[in-house]
Amino acid sequence: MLTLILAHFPLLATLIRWRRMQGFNTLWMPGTDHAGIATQNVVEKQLAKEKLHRWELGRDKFIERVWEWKKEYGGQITNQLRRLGSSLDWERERFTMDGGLSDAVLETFINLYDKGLIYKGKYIINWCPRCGTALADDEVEHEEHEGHLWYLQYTFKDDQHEYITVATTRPETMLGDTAVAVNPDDQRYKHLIGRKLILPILGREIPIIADPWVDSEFGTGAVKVTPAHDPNDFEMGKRHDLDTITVIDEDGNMTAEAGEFEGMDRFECREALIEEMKEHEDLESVEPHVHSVGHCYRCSVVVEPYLSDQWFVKMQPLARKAIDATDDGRVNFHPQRWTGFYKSWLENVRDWCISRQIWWGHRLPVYYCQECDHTVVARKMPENCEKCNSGEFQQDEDVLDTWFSSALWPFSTLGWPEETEELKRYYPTNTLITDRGIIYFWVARMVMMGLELRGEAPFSDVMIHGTILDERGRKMSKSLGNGIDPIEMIEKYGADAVRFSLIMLTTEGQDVKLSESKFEMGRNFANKVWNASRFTLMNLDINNSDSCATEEEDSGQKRRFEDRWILSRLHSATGEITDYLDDFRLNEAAQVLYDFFWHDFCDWYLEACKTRMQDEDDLKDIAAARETLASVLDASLRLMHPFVPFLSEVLWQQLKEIAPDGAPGAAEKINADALIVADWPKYNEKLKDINLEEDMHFLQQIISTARRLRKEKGTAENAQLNIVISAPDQEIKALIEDHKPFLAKMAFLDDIECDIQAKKPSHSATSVVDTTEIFFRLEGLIDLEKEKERLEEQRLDVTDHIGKVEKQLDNPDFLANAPDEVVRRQKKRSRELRSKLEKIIQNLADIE
RNA sequence: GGGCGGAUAGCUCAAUCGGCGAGAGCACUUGCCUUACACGCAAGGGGUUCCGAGUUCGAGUCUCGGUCCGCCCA
Repeated sequence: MLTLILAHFPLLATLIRWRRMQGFNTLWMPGTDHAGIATQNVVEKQLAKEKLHRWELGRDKFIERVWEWKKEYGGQITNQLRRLGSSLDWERERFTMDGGLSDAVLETFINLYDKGLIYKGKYIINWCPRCGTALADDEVEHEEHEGHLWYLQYTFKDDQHEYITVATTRPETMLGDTAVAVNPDDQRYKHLIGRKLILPILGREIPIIADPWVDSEFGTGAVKVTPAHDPNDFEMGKRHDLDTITVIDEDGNMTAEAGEFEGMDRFECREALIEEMKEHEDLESVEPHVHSVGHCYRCSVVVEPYLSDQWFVKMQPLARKAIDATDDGRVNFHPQRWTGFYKSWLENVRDWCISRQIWWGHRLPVYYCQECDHTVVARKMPENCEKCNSGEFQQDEDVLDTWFSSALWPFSTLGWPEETEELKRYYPTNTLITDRGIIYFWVARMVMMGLELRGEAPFSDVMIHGTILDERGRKMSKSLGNGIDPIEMIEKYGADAVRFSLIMLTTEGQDVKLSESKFEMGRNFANKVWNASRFTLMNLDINNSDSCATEEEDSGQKRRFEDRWILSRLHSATGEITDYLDDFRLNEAAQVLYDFFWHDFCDWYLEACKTRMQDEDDLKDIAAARETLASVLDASLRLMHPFVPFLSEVLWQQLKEIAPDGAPGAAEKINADALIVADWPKYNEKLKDINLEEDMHFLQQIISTARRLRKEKGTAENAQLNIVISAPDQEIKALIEDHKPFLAKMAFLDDIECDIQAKKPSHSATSVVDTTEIFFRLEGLIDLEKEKERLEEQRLDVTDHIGKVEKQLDNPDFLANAPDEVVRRQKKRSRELRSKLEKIIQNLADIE
C-alpha cells in the first residue's frame, strides 16, 4: 500500500492538475477496495486474540466486526492522500462494498451468467488451507524451492517381482493415485500399457495408461496420476475416466482415504510415508530437485491443488476483446513493452475462479431450492421455485473475488448500472497510472469488463511506473520493516518536497530504489523556489521595496538583453515541459523545470537584477525588470503548480497581491482566483530567440572563465581587478561592449577593456573562450611557472580534441554521409580549436 | 525451461531518430555566512558506458555471443 501510494500518487496528482489548468474537465475519484481475504485475515487474527473463531460469532456478527475495523483503519490510505496534497473529489469517495458498487456487482454477475460467461463446476483450483478459500491462478505466487524427486516403485499385480518406477515431488499424493501414465510413443513402456499395478501401502489396483501429455524426459518417463490433487492429472483423469480420490482435506490434513495416515498434516504425512516406503523397499532413490511451489499471495502458505465446486468466469471471449483493444490502439501502454506483458497473460489465461470461501465480500447472488436443488441466479431470493414451487431457498455461502468488483471500478463508481450524468460525461476515462504488479489482477480485468458491459475500454492510456523498492532494491513490506512512511516524510520534508522528489525519481519503466535522503532533493528545490520567489516579490513590491525606484513607471517595452534572454529560456522550458507531460515523461518535465528555475532564473537572471534594481537613474529600466520578473515568476509558478501545489499556490497569491494587474507586457495575465484554476502557460515561439541564447551562453563562458582565473590565482574576491578582452571581430566586440556592466558585476571585475585583437598586457594570465582571448591583469601576482604549467595542460587538451575532430573531417566518407548540420558543426569547431591552440601557443611563447 | 528488464562517475540515475568533447543530483576538493537561499554561492576533480565480436563515416545507443543482477510466467 505504501509503495503503491508513493509511486503512482504524485504522478497522477501532477497529471490531474496539469490537465485541469489546460482546461480539461478532470475527475479524480478516491476510493478503496475491500481486500476480501486480507481484511478477513486481519479481523480473524483480532478475534483469535479474544480466543474466538468466526464460526462461533456467525456470519452477520463477523461482518459487523469487519465493518468496525474498516471504519477504524480504512481511512489510513485516504488520509495519506489528503496529506500529500491531492486534488481529489472527496465527495465522490467510493468503496467496493458500498451499496451502489454492490448493485453493479449483482448486475454484472447476472449479466454474465445469463450470457453463459459464468458457470459453476467441479475443478482443481488453488486452495489456501490457511485462509480456507479458493484462489485465482494469479493469486498464487510461485517460488523456486529446493525439494526432492522421490523415485517410487509400484509392483505389477500379476508379477510381484516386477515393478515400474515413477518419480514425484509430492510422494504423499500417491495415496490418491488412480493410474500410472506413460507417453504412448515411449518405446521403453509401450508393451506395458494396460497392465495393472498394485499401489504400495494401500494395495489399490491401478492401471498403466498412455497419454501424450506425459513428458518422457521427466524422471523415469512414467508418472503417477492423482486426479484429485493435480490439475494436469485431473485433465488426464477425465480423458481416461479415472476415479478421483481426495486424500488431503481443506485444512491440509489427510482424509480417511489416506488409511493409516488419516488426520496427519500433509507435510508430516510426506515424512511418515517415505519412512514406510523405505521399510517396504518401495523407495528406489531420492534426488535433490529444484521446482517451483505455489504460495498464497495473502499469507504465503503453500497452496494445495484442490478438487471442489467453484464458480468461474469464462475468460476466452472476454480476453479476446481485451487483446483486440490493444491491437487496434484503443488501449495504449506507456512504456509500450507492457502491452506484450498484458497480452501474453490474456492469451494464456485459464478460466477465472471467482468464488471465495470467506465471508467478507459480495455474496454470490445464487439461490438453491432446498427441495429440488434448482439453481436460480437473481437479484434477490426467489419466492417460489419455478420447478417444484417450493418456497425454501438457500443462498450460496461463497463471496466473490475482490477483483471482480474492482474490475468494475471505472463505471461502477459513476453510478452504473444506472445511466447517470456522470457516467455519460466521464466514461470512458483517459489515464490509468499503476504498478506492473497489478496489470493482470486489475488492469486487464477492468478492460475486459469495460468492453463487455459498456462496449468501450475504460481508459485509453495506461502508464506503468517503476516499482518503489527500498535502498537495497527489495520490495517494501511490513514483515521486512523496510517501508517508508509517507506521512513521516511529509512531516520531515514537506508534502511538496516529497512529491517533487518522487516525480524526479520515477523514470519511465525503471524501478526506484528509495531512501530517505532522496527527499532532500525536493526539499532543497522547494527551499530554493521559496527564497527566490520571496526575493522577486520583494523587488516587485514598489510600496515596500529596497529599491530606490518606488514609483510606478512604464517600461515603454525597453527590455534589456537579459530580460529577453530569460523570457526566451522560459518559453523553451514551457514548450519542453508541456511536451514531456504529453508524453507521460513527468520526470523529464520536472527536470527541465528544475534546471530552468534554478540555473537560469536564479543563478543568472536574479543575480543580474540585483545591481540593476539599485540604480535609480533609469526608472524605465527598473520597470522593465519588474515586468519581466513578474511575468517569469507568474509563469514559473504556473508550470510548477502540478508538481508542488502548496508552495506555488501560496507564492502565487502573494504575487497576485503585489502585482494585481499582472505583469504588463507578459503573455499571460494574472487572471484567476487561484493557481489551481489558472491557465497553463502557452508556449510562444516569438519570444524564443536562439541567437540571443547563444550570445548569452558566450557571455556566461567569459564570466566563468574570469571567475576561474581569479580563483586559480588565489585572488581575494574584493581585490581590485580588471581584464582585457581581445575580440576576434567587430560583432563580438560589440556584444562585449554592450554587456560590460553585466560582465563586471557577474565576474566581480572593476573594469573591462575590449578591443579587436587587443595586445596582451604584461604579467597577465590568459584564457581563451571560443576565439576570444581574455587577459587577466595580475601585476606582481603572477607565478610564471604555474601559468606555464596551466597553459601547457590546455595545449595538450586542445590538441587532443583537434585530433579527434580533424580525423573525422579528413574522412571523405564522413563528409559524404554525415548530415550537413553535423559536418558544419565539426568544421566550425575545428576552426575555433585551431585558433584557440594558436593563441595558447603564442601565450606560452610569451612566457618563455 | 520461456519471456522481459537492467548493468554508464564513489552512490542514485539521465542521455529522444546512431551525431557526445557522455550529463544531473548526492558525495568529494577548494574558496566564500557576497543583504533571497549554507536546504546556499562560486570554482574544480572524478568515466575502459559489464566483457568480446560485428554493422557503420560515426556505437552508451543497432546486431550476435558471453557474464552478472532483478522481475514475470510455466
